Amino acid sequence: MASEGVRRRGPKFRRRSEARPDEVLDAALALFVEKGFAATRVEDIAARAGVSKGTVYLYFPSKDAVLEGLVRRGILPIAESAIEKFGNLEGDPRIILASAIRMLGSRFSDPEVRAIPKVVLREVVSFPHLAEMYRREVLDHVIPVVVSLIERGIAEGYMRPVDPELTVRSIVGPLVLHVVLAEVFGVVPKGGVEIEKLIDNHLSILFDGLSADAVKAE
Amino acid sequence: MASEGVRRRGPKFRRRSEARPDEVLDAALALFVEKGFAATRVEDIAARAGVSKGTVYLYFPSKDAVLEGLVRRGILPIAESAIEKFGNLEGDPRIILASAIRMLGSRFSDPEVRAIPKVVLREVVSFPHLAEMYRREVLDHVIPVVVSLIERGIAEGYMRPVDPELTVRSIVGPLVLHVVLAEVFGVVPKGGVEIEKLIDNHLSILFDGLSADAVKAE
Amino acid sequence: MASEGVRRRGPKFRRRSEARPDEVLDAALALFVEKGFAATRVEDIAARAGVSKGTVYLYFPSKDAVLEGLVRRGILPIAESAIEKFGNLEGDPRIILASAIRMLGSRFSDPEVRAIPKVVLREVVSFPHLAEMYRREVLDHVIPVVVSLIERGIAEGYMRPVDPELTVRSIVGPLVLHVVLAEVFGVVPKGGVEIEKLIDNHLSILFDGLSADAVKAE
Amino acid sequence: MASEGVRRRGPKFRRRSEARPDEVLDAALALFVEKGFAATRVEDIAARAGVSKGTVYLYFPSKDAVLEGLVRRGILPIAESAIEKFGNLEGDPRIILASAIRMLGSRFSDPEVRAIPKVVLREVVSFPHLAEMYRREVLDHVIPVVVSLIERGIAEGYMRPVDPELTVRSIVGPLVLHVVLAEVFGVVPKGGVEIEKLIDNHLSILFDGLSADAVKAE
DNA sequence: CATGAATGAGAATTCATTCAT
DNA sequence: GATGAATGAATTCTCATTCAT
Repeated sequence: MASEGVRRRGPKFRRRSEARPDEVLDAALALFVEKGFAATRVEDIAARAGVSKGTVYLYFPSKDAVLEGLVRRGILPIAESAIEKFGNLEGDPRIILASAIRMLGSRFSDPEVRAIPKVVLREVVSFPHLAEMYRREVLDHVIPVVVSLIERGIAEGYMRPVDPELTVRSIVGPLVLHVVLAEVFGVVPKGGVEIEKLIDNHLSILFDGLSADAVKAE
Repeated sequence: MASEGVRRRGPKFRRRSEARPDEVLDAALALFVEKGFAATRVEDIAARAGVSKGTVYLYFPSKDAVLEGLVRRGILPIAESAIEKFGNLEGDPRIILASAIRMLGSRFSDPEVRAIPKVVLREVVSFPHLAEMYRREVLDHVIPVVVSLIERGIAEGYMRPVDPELTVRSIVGPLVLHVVLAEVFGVVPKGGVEIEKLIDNHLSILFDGLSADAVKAE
Repeated sequence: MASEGVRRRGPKFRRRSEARPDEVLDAALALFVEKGFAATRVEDIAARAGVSKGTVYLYFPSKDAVLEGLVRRGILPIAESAIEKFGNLEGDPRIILASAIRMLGSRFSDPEVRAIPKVVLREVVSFPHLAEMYRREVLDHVIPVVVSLIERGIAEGYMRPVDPELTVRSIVGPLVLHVVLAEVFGVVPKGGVEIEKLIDNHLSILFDGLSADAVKAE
Repeated sequence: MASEGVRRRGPKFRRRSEARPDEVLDAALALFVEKGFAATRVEDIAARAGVSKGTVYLYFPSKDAVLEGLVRRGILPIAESAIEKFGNLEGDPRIILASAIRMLGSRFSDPEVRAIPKVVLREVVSFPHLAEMYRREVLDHVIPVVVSLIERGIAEGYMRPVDPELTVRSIVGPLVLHVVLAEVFGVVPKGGVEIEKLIDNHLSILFDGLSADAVKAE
């Protein structure tokens, strides 16, 4: 525009790739996160994806289907990646757990990653099967891995005999709340939102407890 | 138009008027929790409240205002109750904390109590001021109380020197996640959802840590 | 209000007179002129009249009836007053006409007097019988008086042989347009809206014509 | 809600799209004249234009905008046509004036032409900016032309020294009143509504006055 | 394949009118 | 007589979906 009349060589006429449906999903995700499903018009999605309304319907039979496709696409990589990574490691499970938590934290720092659970959380009332899908595809895979890690920790004497399933809540809950407080309510600690500090503090309490050693000795 | 046709409308039955707004809010809360704000029609609210559509508008200028009124009404009692109860107690802050957590747990067991935060959480994208209101009226009052309890715990040697603000997440997070998993995703531990077990497990870890004593001694 | 605590003696507790319906009509007229019939709510009328909505319906069976009553009330005095005044005078009819025009002008200066025709003009599409009523009760009485005045003027040699009925338009039209331009479109002559100047100019043209005498002699 | 029930809607028939807004405006104008703005439903407009409700909103953001578009469209051609035609002619301004009045009369005979000012006149209370627009675009262009014509007439000795601005009312007022009486109140002279007769009578009085020559000589 | 004009069910909101108190 | 809470028909406006081009 600025250099009118001058044409640079190169792939100037890159034809839109075959990634159309993905572009639609990207646009939809951004909008659903920003305004919610109900307040997002199909036309908005189309505009943001750079296509026409009709094109959205070319790839998705309905607006609902866009949401569903979105969640489906966002779910797949998860069950695969993290689980295999931490599922079969040997050694002190607390090290593994800490490492996993740190990874979870860093992934949660990416708004793109938070997007899907956020949308699911919001729209679950209107689309119960989304939650079910999310649970089936993500939670049902991830939680057992953590549970068995704890079980091994207890069995091998690294951990006290806690309830493994309930302990999962103690492990992940603080992270979730931290993000919710910051994102939804704007509650930010004096030190800032950087999740690393939270995780340090969390791990310290998680493993060693809040009580002072002196008191603990009592 | 005006001169043609005769309109014949009016009240069918009358009732007291004092509790009317509250009845509307009750109906709205139930429906917002059940179906979400967007999917709830004003007529639904009216029907559930046993009044007509027009009556809803007699007390609330818009559907949005119903939601706002709902949150406002649900928020008021909170800041008052819990805080005074635990804000000024003396003695081991861990005892107080444990007691407060148990109280919070029992209150969270009541779906009526969970209703407001649930709705706020869901509709916050469309109504950011609701979140701000909730933060201002609830969180900004409750969190400092917990923070200062922890500060005192540290100062008086009951607790290790943790970051008090971040520790709030470690204290409440597990409860929140427990409820979210159960309610939203239907993830229920083998032992059931009763929150008491969760709290026992949580408190044990919170105060004494996950690590086995033997390992801790290392 | 300013002299709180001090009560002046006198008819302090004047009970509302039996003029209720008139107060309602006054309120309605003011509002209909200001916002139009459709945009005026019965509640507005009631509020302005200092009564409740129900009371309006105590005196008028419907909102339409208020408008009708308004026009009816405003019409009655007209047919009586002006007509008898100018209908039977003797002498140069031009003097009488000029005098009548000046009176009409001064009456038109009063917004209260303009109010009824203004409302009728506006609402005539929705309430054709109002226009008919106005014509029957006002125009059909007033126009013939003017017509016969002109007829006498022609017969007695005061006026040229014009069409009396059409000439009524030439007599009153300029006044009407002057008011419409000023009120509706805000078109005001440099000299201001005072109707006296307009009437002077109008009468001069009406009786003596626009053409210069020299040209007329041609 | 969204996930339950299948909605199956869409176009039934297609037509060219260029003239669509004009068709809507035509329909709206007819209905606004016939029943008034308030009593005309958007659906009526759509039906009369042979399109669906939604199509009206495709071209106009609101019902108000239809009215505004209507007036805007109706106003444009006016300022152009008549003015250039009579603004620069030389010779006896009375001839020009008479010619202009006759043209105005013949245009006013067309109900289509009367339609816009009629609607503006009626709805001006609810939409003051319409009147302003009409004044700015029509009256502020037309009136000065007439005024300067009169000024020239006076300067060149064709007319008596009247107030040009006020005289505009004397020139146009009779026509306006004639139309209002006929259209609004059904007051029709014995000879019928044909405006030619009125104009003949009007011009005769306008230029030569109502007074008989004998009397004038006095 | 893409487009976007057209459709029309649906939902929020208004307000004239009624009638128990 | 007065009141004003309650009603619900009517209307504007939105937007998911279709389909001729």
